[in-house]
Amino acid sequence: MSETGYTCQQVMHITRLSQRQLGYWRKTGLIIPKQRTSGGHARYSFADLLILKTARKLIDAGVSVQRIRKSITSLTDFLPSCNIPLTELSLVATGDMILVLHRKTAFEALTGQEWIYSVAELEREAATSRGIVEPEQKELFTTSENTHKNTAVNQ
Amino acid sequence: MSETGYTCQQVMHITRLSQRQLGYWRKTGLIIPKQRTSGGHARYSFADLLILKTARKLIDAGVSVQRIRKSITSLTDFLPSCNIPLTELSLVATGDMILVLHRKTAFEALTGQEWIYSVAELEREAATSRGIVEPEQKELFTTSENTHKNTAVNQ
DNA sequence: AGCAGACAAAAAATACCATTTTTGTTTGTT
DNA sequence: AACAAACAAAAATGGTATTTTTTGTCTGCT
Repeated sequence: MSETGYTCQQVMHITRLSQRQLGYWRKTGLIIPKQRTSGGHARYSFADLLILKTARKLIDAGVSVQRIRKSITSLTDFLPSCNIPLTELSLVATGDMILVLHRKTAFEALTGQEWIYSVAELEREAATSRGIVEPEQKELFTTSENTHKNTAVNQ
Repeated sequence: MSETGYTCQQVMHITRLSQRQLGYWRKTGLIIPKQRTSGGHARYSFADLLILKTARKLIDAGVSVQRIRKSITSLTDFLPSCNIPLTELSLVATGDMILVLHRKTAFEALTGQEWIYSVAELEREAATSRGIVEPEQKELFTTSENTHKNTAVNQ
């Protein structure tokens, strides 16, 4: 015996996903455990469990299963050969989207569109684009008066 | 003379925004320069320039002006008294939303909804939820067979 | 226990239309 | 040069109806 892998019940308990969900996801190809018992019953690996727990978290954050689906397929395109350690990745999700943060960049899981914008960076950019520098405020969108002026304009 | 601030033309050149846009945004209250020449002409401050450059970047990322509007108003609500240094903030935007990253958290500029999820954290969590630990792969969503096994206990 | 099938309810995505917002262009004024 | 006003085109939004996806529940099978 000593079948490796998690049984359906265990996975259900750990992830709080229903049997129906696991079954449907298997059937529709979202997560298909590679291992099977001799009787043809599913055995989920630890990696599968990670995926399922991730999916659970995303669902809790309001992401629909369809979005998760699309994100999975496009992520496997963008990050094909695993040279990005899991520990360096962060997911940020709201109902509308899933972002993958890696070091100083971010890209949307679905489209792969990348867009990170550091305000500090902008500040330098704007300062250098003209000789004129007028270190006034450092607010984001407000132009009110509240000054904790930094000595220099940048860095 | 020595009027401080940027003229319309300068701003147009720096931000690649049209005169029509600047005018409309003034009229509708998106960005209203406080300074004026004696003739009543607008003079944009450096802070205004930062805002405009930010807006430009957001537009380039596919964010609509209406979203930018709403984000501005709600951000000034969430971050009222500037105790968050500008250099610690990052904006991440795609067409659908604007996220504000601050340290280890992220929240949507519009709703303020917060949601950050570190995959590394998940890994620990999943590992401890059962005694069984089976460090297999460190992929995100793939379960393919590839490489760099850690001190394996497995197969 | 684990699976599959069938039915219906709930949730999500899609398509379409009406309305509003934004922008370009032109004209004229200071 | 900067601005305002006016018209039209383009973009974005909101709302509703339609379709698809997902899930729960039930039944039966191994």
